[in-house]
Amino acid sequence: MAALRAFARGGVAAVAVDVLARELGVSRGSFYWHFENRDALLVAALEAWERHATTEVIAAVDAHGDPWTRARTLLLAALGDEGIAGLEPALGAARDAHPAVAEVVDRVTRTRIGYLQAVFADLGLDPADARRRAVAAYAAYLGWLDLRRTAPDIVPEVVPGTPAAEAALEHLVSLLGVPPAPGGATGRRPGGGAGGEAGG
Amino acid sequence: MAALRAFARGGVAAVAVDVLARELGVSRGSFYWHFENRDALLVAALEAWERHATTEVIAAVDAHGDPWTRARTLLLAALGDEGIAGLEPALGAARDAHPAVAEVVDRVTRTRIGYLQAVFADLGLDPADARRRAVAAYAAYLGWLDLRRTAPDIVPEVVPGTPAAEAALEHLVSLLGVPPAPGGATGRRPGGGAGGEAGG
DNA sequence: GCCGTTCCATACAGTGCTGTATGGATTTTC
DNA sequence: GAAAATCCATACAGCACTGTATGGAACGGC
Repeated sequence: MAALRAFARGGVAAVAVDVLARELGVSRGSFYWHFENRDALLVAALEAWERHATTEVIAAVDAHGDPWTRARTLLLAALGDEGIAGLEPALGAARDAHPAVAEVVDRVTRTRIGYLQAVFADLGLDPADARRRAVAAYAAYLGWLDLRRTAPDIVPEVVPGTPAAEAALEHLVSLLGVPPAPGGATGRRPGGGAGGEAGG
Repeated sequence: MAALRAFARGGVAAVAVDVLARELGVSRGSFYWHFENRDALLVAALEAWERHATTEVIAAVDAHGDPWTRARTLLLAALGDEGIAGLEPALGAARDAHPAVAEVVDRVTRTRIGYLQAVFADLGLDPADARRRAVAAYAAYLGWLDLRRTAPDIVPEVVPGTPAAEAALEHLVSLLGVPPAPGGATGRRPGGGAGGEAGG
C-alpha cells in the first residue's frame, strides 16, 4: 500500500490524497470515488498493516505445534521481512498524531507482547518472567528496527537463510535462557550455551 | 523549546511557524525577525536537542573517573529524564523526512553508540564485544522509550531515586556481564552475572 | 527631544492540500 | 443496442501555512 510507504517517509501528514494520487498516476477525483475522505484512507492503511504485521504472523506461527519451532519462526519473522522500511518506527512515533494511529498501535503492541508472553510461557517460563522477557524482547525489536534505518552500517540487515541470520537467531534463542527442547527439533545450537541468566 | 514539543507530537510537519506562534502567543511577524525561515527554526531546534541529549550528558558522565560510576550515571540518565515525551522516537522516525533531521540523528546515534562502546571497553571488554553490547544496549534503550509511550501500563516510568529505578539499574548493570569493579564503588550488586555469549 | 535600533503585529500574495461538483469514458446488464 | 453502474478526470471553492511588506511600540544613545 502506497499510503503506508508515505507514512514511513513522513508520518501521518505525508499520507496526503494529493501526493498519493500523483505518485500513483491517478487523479484525486478517482481517489474520492474509492475512499470517503483522507481519514478513511488512513484507517484502511492502518488496518491493512495490523492484519499483515500481526494477525497473519500470529496465524502462521500458531500453525506450528512445538513451542520451540514457534519461537524460532516468530523470531525469524521479526528479523527479516521488514516490509516497508521504517514503517514501524514511524507508526510508533506518530501515536499521538492521530487517534486512529494510537488505537491501532496500542492494539498491535498489546497483541504482540501478549503473544510473545504466551510463547515464552509455553517454553516453560512462569507468567511473570515470561511477561518481563516479552516486554524486553519487544523493546529490543523496536529499537533494532530504528537502528537498522539510522545506522545500517552498524546494524546490517539480517537476510533470512544466510549464516548471519542463523547466528543471530541462535544468539536470540540462547538469550531466552530456557533449557533446550527435549526433542531437539531446532537444528544446530551454539556450543557452550551458558544460559544468560541474571536476576529479575 | 516549543518546536521540539511540536516535533514530538507530529514530526517535521508539525514544526510550523503558524502553529508555534499561536501556541506561544506571539505573531508570525515576530518569529520571522528571529529566524530566517522555517528551516532555520528546525535546524536550531535539532541542534539544541543534540547539545542537551548528547553533548551535555557525555560531559556530565565524563566528569566521573571510575568506569563503573560512569556506566551507572549513564544508565540512570537514560532511564529517567525523558525530557519531552516521545521526542526521540519521533526524531528517529522522521529521519528521512528532512535532510537536517537525518544529519543530526545519524550523528547523535553514532556519538552515543561510540561513547557507550568506550564505556564498556573501560569496563574491561574487548572492542568488538564492547561494540556489540553498545549497539544492543542502545537498541534496547530506543525500544524502551517507544514502549513507555505506547504502553505505559506495561512499561512504567522509572523515576530516579526510587527503589524501582535502583532495581532496574542493578539489573542493567548485571546484564553487562562484566566482572565487578576491584574497588567496589557501586554499592550492592546482584549475585552471579553469567555472561550470555553466542556468536556475532 | 530626536533618531536609530530592536522587537512585535497586521496585511497581503503565493502555494499546496482537502473535499465537492460535474462531465466523460468504460464496462455491465437487460 | 440502450440504460445503468462503475470508474476516472478536470474544475472549483475553501482552508492552512509560508514568506514578505509595512507600520508601530519600546528603548537606548546623543
